[in-house]
Amino acid sequence: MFNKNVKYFTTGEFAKICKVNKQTLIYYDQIGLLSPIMKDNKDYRYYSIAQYEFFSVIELLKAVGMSLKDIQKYMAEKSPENFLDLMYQQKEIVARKRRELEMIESIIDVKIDLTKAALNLDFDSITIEHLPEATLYLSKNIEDSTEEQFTHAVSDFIDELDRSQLDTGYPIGGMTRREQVLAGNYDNYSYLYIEQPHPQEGHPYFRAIEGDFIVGYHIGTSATLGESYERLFKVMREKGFELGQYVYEEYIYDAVIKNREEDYVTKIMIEIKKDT
Amino acid sequence: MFNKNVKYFTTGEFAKICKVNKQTLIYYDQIGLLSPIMKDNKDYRYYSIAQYEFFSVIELLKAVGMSLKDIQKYMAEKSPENFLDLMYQQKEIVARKRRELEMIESIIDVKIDLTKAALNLDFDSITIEHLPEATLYLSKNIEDSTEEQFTHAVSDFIDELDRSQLDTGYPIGGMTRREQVLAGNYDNYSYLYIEQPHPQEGHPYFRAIEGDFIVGYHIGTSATLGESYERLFKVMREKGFELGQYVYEEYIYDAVIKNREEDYVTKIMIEIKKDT
DNA sequence: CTTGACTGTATAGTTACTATATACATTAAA
DNA sequence: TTTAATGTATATAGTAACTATACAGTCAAG
Repeated sequence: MFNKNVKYFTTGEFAKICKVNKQTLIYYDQIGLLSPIMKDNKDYRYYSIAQYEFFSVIELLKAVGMSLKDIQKYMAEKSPENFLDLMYQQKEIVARKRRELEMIESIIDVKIDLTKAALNLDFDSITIEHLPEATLYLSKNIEDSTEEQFTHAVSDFIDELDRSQLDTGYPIGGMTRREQVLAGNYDNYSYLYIEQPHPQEGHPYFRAIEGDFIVGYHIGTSATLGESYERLFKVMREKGFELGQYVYEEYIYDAVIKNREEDYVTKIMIEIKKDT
Repeated sequence: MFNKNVKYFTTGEFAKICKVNKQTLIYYDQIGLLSPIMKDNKDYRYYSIAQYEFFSVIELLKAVGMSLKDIQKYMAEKSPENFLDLMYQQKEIVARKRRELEMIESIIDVKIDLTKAALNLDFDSITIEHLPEATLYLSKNIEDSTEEQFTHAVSDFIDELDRSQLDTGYPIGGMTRREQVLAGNYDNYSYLYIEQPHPQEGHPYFRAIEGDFIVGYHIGTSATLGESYERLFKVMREKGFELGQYVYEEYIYDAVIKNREEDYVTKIMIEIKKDT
């Protein structure tokens, strides 16, 4: 093949075939990665069509994230065996990247769903909803922790989400135990949690009970969170409901979507038992 | 959530949580992408845990290939609607990237198969093989073309492979018509071709006939290709075979795998009819 | 013989860090 | 209390892989 490669391409022509900037080819020549097959007495560069094959492998290796230096290193030690090794390595790397993109895709899907849902919410409403069972991944217990310990637990939790690919795109929430809520300690969370719509094997999960919840929203900083709880409790009392085991709290709008802290929206879900 | 964020992190601590270099956070502060919530009188930076949420969205957007400038632009115009738009855009971009990686994965698989097969070949052997039907994507006809036209056709063909995602990782080959071969014009190809193991809809394909082939290998530059053809023809005559419609020629080892042109290996497949 | 489109080199700019040098601050041990 | 280790800061330079710009030589068409 390509024994008819008598005609040479100038830098500009070859750049067009390769779909890159002319300067890029000059750069590749300078660093010795891909030099033209010929230079004339005026230092004009001439490439052969066979060099395209070479260029396209450079592109492939670049696409999988290899540096030009590493590509050059391989090119210096070409052999069928080395090529095979390289391909096996790259196969793994590409598969990992693909899986990472798949994760990002599903995170984006979750963000889209959550944001679309949020746009249709009336943040003044207080509703009673029946929520289905959900699988939550929990942090270690943080009840009565000091600020120091809380902070540490948060960073541990985030680390774990990263390491075990448990970041689903759902917001990180806080669960507060009934007794703490009754005592007015709304921010004395027992656990941090993140929803897992497709739980993986090999992790200890918490299964949030299905049941009835009073759902309301708090707009503004956490300083005034108590007021929102009071509004919710009032409805609870009116309807004759009793507080269930846990209260769940998570951001609907945070720094990612709103500029001013006063515009942040927190969703509050209070588990209820019907009074008998 | 995160109303307990009283404790602040120093730059080093926050960098550890975010798993980035401390200098990176200082850089983000300098360009105004992510500034600490507080600076003390000694200009020490203090970050709150809530800022991690912010950081992780930056990471997400970076991962899908957005520039820091574009991320900053979005952050300046935050709103649920803009966030939703952004997510829809990124969803497409990520899907495209994922599909690209999938293509690279299958190209790598092909390269692995081809190279493994090549390692077990005896390049001196001449064998008669029954080859199954294969689907080929062909260039336009290039028989009797000038070097100029040939070169143009090659670059057109490559363009088309790129545009229509027909690059399967198989080598580009050349098909030569029976009459040209008999006249000794081994390099007067009629078409360029590339094998398509999983043909797509909507493209005109050539279906190479299944049948018997004399398969041999040529080592060295194309200058001596004629000698290899002669060897093959000799076997053909001895066995009483007749030349079929096309001869196929493709690289087994080229510049990507071998340094010296004399080490290149070309596979020659001669379609045969049994003499009756 | 000029014009316009090409070629070349040399150099500076870009992005998103990363490393280094230097100075000041804090903490833990001697 | 001094000292050493570790932390913070700024300023500056270096990095990869281009990309753009300035300026000069070349070539083919009219």
